[in-house]
Amino acid sequence: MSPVRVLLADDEHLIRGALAALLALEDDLLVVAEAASGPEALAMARAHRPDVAVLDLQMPGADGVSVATTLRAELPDCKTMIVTSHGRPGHLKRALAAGVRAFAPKTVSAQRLAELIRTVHAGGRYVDPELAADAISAGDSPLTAREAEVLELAGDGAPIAEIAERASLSQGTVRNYLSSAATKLGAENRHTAVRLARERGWV
Amino acid sequence: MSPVRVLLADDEHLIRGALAALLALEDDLLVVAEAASGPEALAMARAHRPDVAVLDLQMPGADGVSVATTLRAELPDCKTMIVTSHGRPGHLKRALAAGVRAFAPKTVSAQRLAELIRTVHAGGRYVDPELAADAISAGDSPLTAREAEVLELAGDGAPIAEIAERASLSQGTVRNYLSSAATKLGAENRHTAVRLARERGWV
DNA sequence: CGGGCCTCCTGACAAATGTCATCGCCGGCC
DNA sequence: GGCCGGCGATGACATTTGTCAGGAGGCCCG
Repeated sequence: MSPVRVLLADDEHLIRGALAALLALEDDLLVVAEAASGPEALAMARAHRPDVAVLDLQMPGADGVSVATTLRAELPDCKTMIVTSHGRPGHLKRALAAGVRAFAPKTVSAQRLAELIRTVHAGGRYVDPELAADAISAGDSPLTAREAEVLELAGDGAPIAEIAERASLSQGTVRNYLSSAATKLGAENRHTAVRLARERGWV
Repeated sequence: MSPVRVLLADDEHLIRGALAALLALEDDLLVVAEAASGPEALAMARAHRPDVAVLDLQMPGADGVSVATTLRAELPDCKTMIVTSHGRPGHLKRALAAGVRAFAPKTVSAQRLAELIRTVHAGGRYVDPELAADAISAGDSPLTAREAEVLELAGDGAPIAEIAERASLSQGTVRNYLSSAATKLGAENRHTAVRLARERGWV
């Protein structure tokens, strides 16, 4: 039986290299390509057509989920899985919506990762139980589309005037949206609201 | 010649395990202990007295720099080095002040890391050139001690009243410090000031 | 068709925040 | 000693922000 062809994408060379070395010890897995950024991962995938793509969530250029989305469209036979250090509930949801087959934190062992690659290649799915529990307890975003949009623009601490301009909205409207968003999130001001929404992965 | 005894501290099991496996290939290096958190790293260091401690910057409990500080006091013979994913200029400065012998991003290869461990063990020092350049161009923090402290408390978007209480200061004083800090950083409000200070590693 | 929800807006008011001037106290430095 | 800078505070003021009420239009669904 031919080995599972794996693409490894992570911007941290140390991890990527170490991982490649460890996976090489498994004789049914073959790392055919490595990438250090989102665009590079896409290029590598197109060139090598791996069976499974292991993607880091945070990479320069394009994050793991958007890479997975593109991959799903271009190479439907290539299964994707996400490995991340900071697992936010909302990311998990986005990832699953993008057709990702597995979602695991970097706290898993290499042994476990190898098993996951096999599982995914065999058509299975996997979601870290703890992350799944978080996602369920966090529930769906209570924010409307505009609320989330405005909250995102408020992300870097910009004043209302700037947010209004960038969203092409009136300042009053922006304040209303921010206020209702903060109320829904139980925050006392928009800045903590942004933080909470980020933690839950809703922005 | 006896091998270099290494302590590995990183909260991501995947990386720690992979790293341990790779370093095990070097016959002059011996990983004698692993830790997944700051306190655990300290305990392991006390128990195993390694020659070199490789510390991740962000860990639960206590970050790499504070672990290094304690280690320097308790085990002066144990050389420390920091490996991190997000290298901020200020972190580098703090680390060097804490007696850290080497500071490298996780984008280095395992091979390079092994060399660094040897260098550090031999009494040498190393700082990633790019990080060093950033640190130099970022310059010193223009903030006074209190300004930095108050700015840090403002980090999670707390209202002035809460900051004042936690810093045991008057609300007016807090507002003055935040105002001057924001002015020095060229920010239009404290939230962007916090962001800027974080980017430069001044908080 | 009516009700409910989202999207925008306006206006008004209260609270939080940013800014400035000013003060006293202390410590270091020329 | 005089000067400067940091620390801590107060008070006053303008601005920004949060909150509330309400209105117009649109869309979907029973």
